[in-house]
Amino acid sequence: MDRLLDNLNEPQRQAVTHTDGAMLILAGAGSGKTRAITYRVAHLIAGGVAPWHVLAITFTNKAAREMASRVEALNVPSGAMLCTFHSLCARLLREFADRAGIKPNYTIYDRDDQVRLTKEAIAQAGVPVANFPPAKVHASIGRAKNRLRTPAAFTEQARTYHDEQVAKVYVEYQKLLVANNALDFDDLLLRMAFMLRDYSDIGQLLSERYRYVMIDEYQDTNHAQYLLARAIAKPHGNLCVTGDPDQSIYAWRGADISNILEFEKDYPDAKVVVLDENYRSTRAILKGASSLIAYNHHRKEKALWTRRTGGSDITVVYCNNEHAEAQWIAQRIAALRSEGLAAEQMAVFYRVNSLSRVVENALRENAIPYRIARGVEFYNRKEVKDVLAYLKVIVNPVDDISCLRIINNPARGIGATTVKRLVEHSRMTGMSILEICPSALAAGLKAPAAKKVAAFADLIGSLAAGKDQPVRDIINHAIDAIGLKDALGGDDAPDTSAWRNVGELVNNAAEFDSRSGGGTLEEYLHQVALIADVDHMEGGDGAVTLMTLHSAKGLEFPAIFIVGWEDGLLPFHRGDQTRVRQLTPTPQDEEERRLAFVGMTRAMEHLALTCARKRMRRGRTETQIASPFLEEIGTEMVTVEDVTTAPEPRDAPSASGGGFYDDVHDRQMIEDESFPPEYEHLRIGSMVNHPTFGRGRVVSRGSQRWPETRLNIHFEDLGPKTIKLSHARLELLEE
DNA sequence: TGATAGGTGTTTTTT
DNA sequence: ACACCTATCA
Repeated sequence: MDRLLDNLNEPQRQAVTHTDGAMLILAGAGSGKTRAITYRVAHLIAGGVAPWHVLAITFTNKAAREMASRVEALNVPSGAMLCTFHSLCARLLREFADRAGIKPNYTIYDRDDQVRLTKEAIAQAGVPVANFPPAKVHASIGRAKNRLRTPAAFTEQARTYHDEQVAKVYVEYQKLLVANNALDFDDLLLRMAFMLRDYSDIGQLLSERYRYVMIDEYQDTNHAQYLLARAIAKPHGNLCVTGDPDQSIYAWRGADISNILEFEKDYPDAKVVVLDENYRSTRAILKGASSLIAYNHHRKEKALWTRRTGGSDITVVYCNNEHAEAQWIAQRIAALRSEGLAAEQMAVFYRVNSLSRVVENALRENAIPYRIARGVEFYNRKEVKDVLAYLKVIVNPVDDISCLRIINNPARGIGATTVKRLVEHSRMTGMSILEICPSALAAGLKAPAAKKVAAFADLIGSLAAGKDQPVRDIINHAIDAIGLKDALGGDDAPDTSAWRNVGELVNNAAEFDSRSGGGTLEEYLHQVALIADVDHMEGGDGAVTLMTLHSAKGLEFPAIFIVGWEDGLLPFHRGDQTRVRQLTPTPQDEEERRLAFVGMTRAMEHLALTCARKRMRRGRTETQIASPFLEEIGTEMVTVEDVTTAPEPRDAPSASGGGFYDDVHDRQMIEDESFPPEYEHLRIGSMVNHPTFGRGRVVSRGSQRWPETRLNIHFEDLGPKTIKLSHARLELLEE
């Protein structure tokens, strides 16, 4: 064990050896955080703590698995509880189901089902669906749940029309969940938090069970998770959290960055360890990223450093349009490959998924293999979800969402009208769909329909009879009984990807059976429901990875390209309303900067940031303003590569400096007569005074003609802002 | 039951 | 530009 400590630097060693009491590990990007926390788990166990007294919570199953395998490699007894917040809650809610006021065989609805249920709730609440898209409403409900607002509390606090409508939906949505004996992701946290609030003995019990609590990515915890951690760790106070406020990029989903920023207030005796030596990136990459993130005001000062020397500059590339941008990247990737870098060592990041298409095309044209890290893959496949729906209904017969999914799937002649009758009857009587099925005649169905419906109920009943068998057997039995093979193409089925996916699901279940040593079907379903598809993402398949900046968190690549460094894309904003609001600094601005920071710090050796002057967005070609972030990266160890072809010059460039397109951009502002005369002398590079924001320098402008003209101005006090020229009363200053 | 035309809304998505 | 939903018809 002592030899283990030799592999750590001084702050890492402190993080590992300080075992009792509260501790905050501020772990910068690439600072060996995972190493520190896995060693810490191993150190605790090697020091005599029973493994089952150690609880380490991560945000993804992948991270939990990785931690497990790295702890295992350190040769200490296994058995530590390494899991996600959600899987911990799912497990505890099964264990303490009666105290939580639920049944242990509850179904966990995935995102799809949650949105579908929201849609249903919108209908039942009589809210105009046209103005309240289910996904959006669901997000609002989710945020409320993260802050532990019950439907009643939310209703009471609703002030605006929008909130009132959402409140109505929330009430119905929650009723539907209860009726279906189902929980959504947020419920897992919320119910657990409520249970701990209401029953102090459970907190006590858990605290005795989990004597050392560790939480990774603490900057991304929401309020419910914060309370959970607090409740479990309260009696003994052994709470070790790790994270990096500079990498908090999920505030929009309810993550509360103040959890980590104010940890020391919550736990005044906390030891704070800062890991700021970076082992990942070259000096140039660190320098640029650090320079950028320093523009954030709400942060803990922390300067990454490295012992490394050498390496190439960050490359900033200006292109004419997105096609040129993609082409440049493809060629650069080809060049790096010929220098010996493998495709899987490279990645392209973008702010929004829509930017991937052009890059894909360019890669394909250049015969460069790539893969896209999609959000959804295996468990979202229709055929997989269908089979799982059968299992869900077997376990939880009142799960109408799943029941309706499969009642005529594979087709068994139960038409839309029949289903509609069943649903109506269910609503009237409060019975579940499956409950109605055996006596459907009484529900007003015609004899032929009633017969088919009853046969469906029989089918489910016969499957349910075997639900204590190994999961693999249950699934195989179900596949046979429902005739899935025929439905997927009969003898041709083995050639279809659908049938192969089903086969994969069976393998998967078999693996669960052996790994869990006789785990129940409901355990299996809960586990499957909490698997996200990033968990499946594996590298090393000889392809360049394409993904959003968000999904890049936690990864690293020797060479990285980040596209779309343009105002409006990175930082992202949409619509004119947000632009107006942008005039005051918002927390979102800082989050966008963190997102750019996260992307940059994924790079080990090569980093290129690209910017297009024109880009097609939503079917329109728009002239783009360079991202203000590009300036914030600084100029040291940055090489600018301008591959734009100069447009025909309109006027002689002015002498003042500071623009992005120094060589190619026409700095003249006036391009038509309607432009107001007071701005006649305004140029890129001009110093101006803004009545609210003070002095600043014009950095770039958008293409739109007056009065839509927008300027990007770097204010001396407030940093970069985009303002609408016709709205601002700018005063032109002499230099 | 399926196919298709029109209307709409377009960030990110660890679970 | 494009995907996705809904309504409508064969």
